[in-house]
Amino acid sequence: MTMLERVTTRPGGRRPGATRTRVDILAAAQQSFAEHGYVLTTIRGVARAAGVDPALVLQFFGSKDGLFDAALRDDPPVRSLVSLAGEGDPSDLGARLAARYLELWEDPHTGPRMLAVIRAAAAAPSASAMVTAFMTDAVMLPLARAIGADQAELRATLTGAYLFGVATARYVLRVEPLAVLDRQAAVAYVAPVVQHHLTGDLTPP
Amino acid sequence: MTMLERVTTRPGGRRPGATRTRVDILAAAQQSFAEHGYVLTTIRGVARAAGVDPALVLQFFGSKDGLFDAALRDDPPVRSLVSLAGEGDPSDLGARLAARYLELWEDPHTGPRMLAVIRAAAAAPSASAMVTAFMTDAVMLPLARAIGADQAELRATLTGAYLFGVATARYVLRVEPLAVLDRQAAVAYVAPVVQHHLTGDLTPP
DNA sequence: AAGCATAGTCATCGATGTTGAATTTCTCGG
DNA sequence: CCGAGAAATTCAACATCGATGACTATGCTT
Repeated sequence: MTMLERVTTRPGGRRPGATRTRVDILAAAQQSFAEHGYVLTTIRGVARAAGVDPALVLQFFGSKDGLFDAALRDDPPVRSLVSLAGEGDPSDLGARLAARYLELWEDPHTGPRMLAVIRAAAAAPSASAMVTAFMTDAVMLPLARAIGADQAELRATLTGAYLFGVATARYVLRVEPLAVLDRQAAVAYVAPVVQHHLTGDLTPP
Repeated sequence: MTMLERVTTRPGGRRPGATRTRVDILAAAQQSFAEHGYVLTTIRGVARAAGVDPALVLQFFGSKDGLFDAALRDDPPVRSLVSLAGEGDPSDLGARLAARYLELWEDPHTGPRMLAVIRAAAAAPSASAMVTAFMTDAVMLPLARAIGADQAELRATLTGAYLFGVATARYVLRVEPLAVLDRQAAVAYVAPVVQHHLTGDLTPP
């Protein structure tokens, strides 16, 4: 009743060999957050998908919010937008930024991750921090600074707020007719407003 | 062990006299949703504040989402914006709409309720329906129709998306410097863009 | 007075995020 | 090479949550 049974039962303890569980957990979390959103994603479900005990997820990442942060923090897709500032004329940055931003939303790889962040913004502090970072330091502020705009901080937050609103209406709430426009048309409507926020006269007469 | 004890114990049953519990529950829910948001609001907490058993809340409203809907559905503050269309020249509707909208957000009575709706939009279906209704049938579409604009549906959703984005950045995420602007200045920045969406050329050369 | 709808409570269920103790394996200094 | 501490891993349990079903008491209608 002692020694022989020890071989079949596995009551805890470190697994032998190389350890890959942390990466597995992060991959499972990334997929679940993107597919089901923050609220419907459960730590137990992520643990099951990764073949691991739920407590291990929390030992690694501290909390559900910490797991979300670790899964979606590094390499956020929108950061690639920053390079747009140096690739063309500032006078049509609005069009290029709008086009590339909507492309990211419709890309099957990056879109779901951005959706996850916005849907989690109400419940997960780290998600709301990511949205804030998009409107300031991480994306919009570098962009506004790169084209040498005055009032760069204000222009950055206004542009970010506008893009955030459009994306929420079109991709999260799917409000018609904005949601059923093809992308070219949507870009045509959005681009002039982005351009105005970046380089236009913010308070015309 | 039977008849005399019946007097002291209260194992269920309708309360004698007039009934006010339904209103009490709604008031408690309204306050809790506005103060703590959707996720932190608990049915048990609302029941406790209303002096009632938690099961009664669900008997009345079916689910937590149903409770949210019943608490914030009727008389949404933003509906008062519709009347702005008939009160002045369409050429400065952007300024009047922007001013009144931000006023609603900063009003201590209506502001918290609007905050509750936006913060719940990710988790409560009825809340996301309210935001959608704001961008379409309930508010923005009647406004666009009242001034006889072409492409009223598209102008409505674009304007709604913009106002939603600005409000989220300024009042929910509190992104600086947009959040620390005084209201007059914020209106001055927002109004031209609202006007453009309502009456301007949507796709200039 | 009878009967049905309404108001109200209780006990309970399954699921969730989180914690603490216990067990096994790895790593590294002597 | 070995012994100790660090890291990985599991289990059991807790408190809380939304939700359900059975049960009881009051009001309303006829």
